[in-house]
Amino acid sequence: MGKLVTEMLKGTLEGIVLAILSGRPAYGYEITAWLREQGFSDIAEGTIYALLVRIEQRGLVDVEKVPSEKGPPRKVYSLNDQGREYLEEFWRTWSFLADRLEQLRKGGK
Amino acid sequence: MGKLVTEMLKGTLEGIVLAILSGRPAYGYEITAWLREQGFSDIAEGTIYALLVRIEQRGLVDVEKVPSEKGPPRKVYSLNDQGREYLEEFWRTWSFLADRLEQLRKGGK
DNA sequence: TCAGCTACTTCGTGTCGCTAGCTACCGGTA
DNA sequence: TACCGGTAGCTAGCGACACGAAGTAGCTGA
Repeated sequence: MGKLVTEMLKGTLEGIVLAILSGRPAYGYEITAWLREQGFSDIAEGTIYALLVRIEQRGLVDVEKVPSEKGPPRKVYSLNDQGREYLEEFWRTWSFLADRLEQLRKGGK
Repeated sequence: MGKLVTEMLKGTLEGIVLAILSGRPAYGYEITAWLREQGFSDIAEGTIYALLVRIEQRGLVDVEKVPSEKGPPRKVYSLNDQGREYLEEFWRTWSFLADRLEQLRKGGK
C-alpha cells in the first residue's frame, strides 16, 4: 500500500480504532499489532498513540493503567457512552460516503 | 454533515472526481454542483478547483478550454489512460478499506 | 448601472497520518 | 557485566488535503 491508503485513512482510522474498542478494551501496542495483521501493513506506531491521546482528550474513551508482566505499564482504553454515540455518528457518515462511492463505481464504467 | 465527513473526504474526494470524469468529461463548476446535489452539501468550491489542478499536474486528465454561452470559458477535464489506471488503483485501495470497515462493523457489536 | 449567476483562482488555516527519533522496563545471552 | 531485542508509550517536524474567504472576470436582465 502507499500514499493512497494513507490519505484515505485520514478520518477513517479514528473510526476503525473506536470500532475495535467497542468490541473490547485495548491498548496502543496491541491495536497497532492487530491492524498490521489485518493488512494495514504500514500504519505507524506513533500514529496510533497520537490518535489515542486525541480521542481521550475528546472524552470518547476511559483509560486505565495496567501493569504488564513484560515491559512498561499498558494504557488500556475502553469506549464510554460518549464514544459509543460518536461511533454511531461515524458509521452514519461512513455509510453515506460508501453508498455514493458504490453508486459511482457502478455507474462509472 | 460536519467535520467527520471532511476528514473522510481526504483521499476519497480525488477518487470521486476521477470516477465522475471516467463517465464523461466535466468542468469544475459542474462537478461542484453535481456533488452538492448528491448530498455533499458543504464541499467548498475552492477544494474542487484545487483538486483539479492537482490531478492535472499529475497527468491524470486532459484539459480543454471551451467557451461558455454565459460566463467565462470552462476548463473541461477528461480522464486519460494514466488517469484510468490510477482510478483502478483507487478502487482497489477503496475496496480494501471498505472490506475491513464492513468486517469491523459486523464484528464490533 | 448594477445585481446576480456563471466560472475559475489564490492564500491562509486546521487536522491528520507519517517519519524519526526518544524514554523505559524486562529477559536472555555473550 | 554488557548488550540486544521485545514490549510499551511519547513527541516534534513535515507534507498532503479540505475548508473558508476573498478576489477576478464574463454575461444577462431589471
